Amino acid sequence: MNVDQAMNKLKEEGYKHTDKRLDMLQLFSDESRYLAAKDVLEALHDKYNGLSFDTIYRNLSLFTELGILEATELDGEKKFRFSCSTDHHHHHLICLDCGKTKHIHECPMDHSPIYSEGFKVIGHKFEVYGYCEECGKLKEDIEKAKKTIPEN
Amino acid sequence: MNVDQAMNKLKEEGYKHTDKRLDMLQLFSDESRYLAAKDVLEALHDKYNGLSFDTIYRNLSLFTELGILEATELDGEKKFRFSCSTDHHHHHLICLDCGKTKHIHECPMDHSPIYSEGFKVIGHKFEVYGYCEECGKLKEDIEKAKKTIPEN
DNA sequence: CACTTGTATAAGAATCATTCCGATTTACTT
DNA sequence: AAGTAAATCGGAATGATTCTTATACAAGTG
Repeated sequence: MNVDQAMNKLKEEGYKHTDKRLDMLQLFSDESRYLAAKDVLEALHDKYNGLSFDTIYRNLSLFTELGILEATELDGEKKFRFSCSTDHHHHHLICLDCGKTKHIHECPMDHSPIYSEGFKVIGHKFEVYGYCEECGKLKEDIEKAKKTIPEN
Repeated sequence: MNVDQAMNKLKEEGYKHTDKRLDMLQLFSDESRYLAAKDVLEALHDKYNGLSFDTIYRNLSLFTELGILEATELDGEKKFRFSCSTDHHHHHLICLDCGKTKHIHECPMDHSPIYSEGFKVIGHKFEVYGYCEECGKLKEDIEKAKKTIPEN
């Protein structure tokens, strides 16, 4: 799935083409990490001066309904990323600092089918949290700096 | 872990015994399912007329810090349940209606250790969602009723 | 190209969960 | 019983998200 395909999908489903939608999708395509509504606002703020949260939230949920974005909830915030590919189920390692992700191709539901008497399963969530290479290094540097200047 | 052990833990750590804390823990012990702050307020409202959300939230996070409760985030709400047992790592099937849970003894991190170059893993979440037997039946009944009276 | 119609957007109010704050009350120590 | 720090109350503040109403715009039609 790329930006053009996503815009086509919108058209197919009877939604209109707008520059804001295009730019939102372009942003998610470029970043390929989890972004919150406020990140989107920040990124598009310069180009669209009066861009409203309502527009962002409305489009984020529209894109998610259409399978263009995938959503998760992290730290009390809804976050979204470009859908990796519609054809294969997968999970993510997620960087808690920057939202960057890496694929996990295995799904826990595959090797040990979850079953419990009377319980009707309709979905699951498997996410691994941590820090990506860059953010991890940044953290180490901060620790070092703290040791050098322990007080204040 | 039971209510008495939890109250002892509080005392050990230098926190005071209060009736509200006791009753909150008793509630979680009785219910053994995920509850949100407002559920706690509702349950204790009759006994403590002016019970404030601040008290509930403060104690919920205290209990969670001490490992007495475990927390998750579902549908934009923080939810808490009595910690099943401190001695073995586990996951849950969670009923999306009533918050009731069942154990999953297997952990996806066990059979396929997640590793990705440069990514520092610090935690994970694996939850299976669905409907418990009671809530599932309730849903079916509602569906049946809708078919019987399709309009209105 | 101008017109029409319904969708998209802006701006700000409203809502919901959660946290903060100052004043008061309570549990525990001596 | 008095002193002290912790716990609670009540309400205000915050932050994310949704709703509402009026206006702007995209896209199909003549």
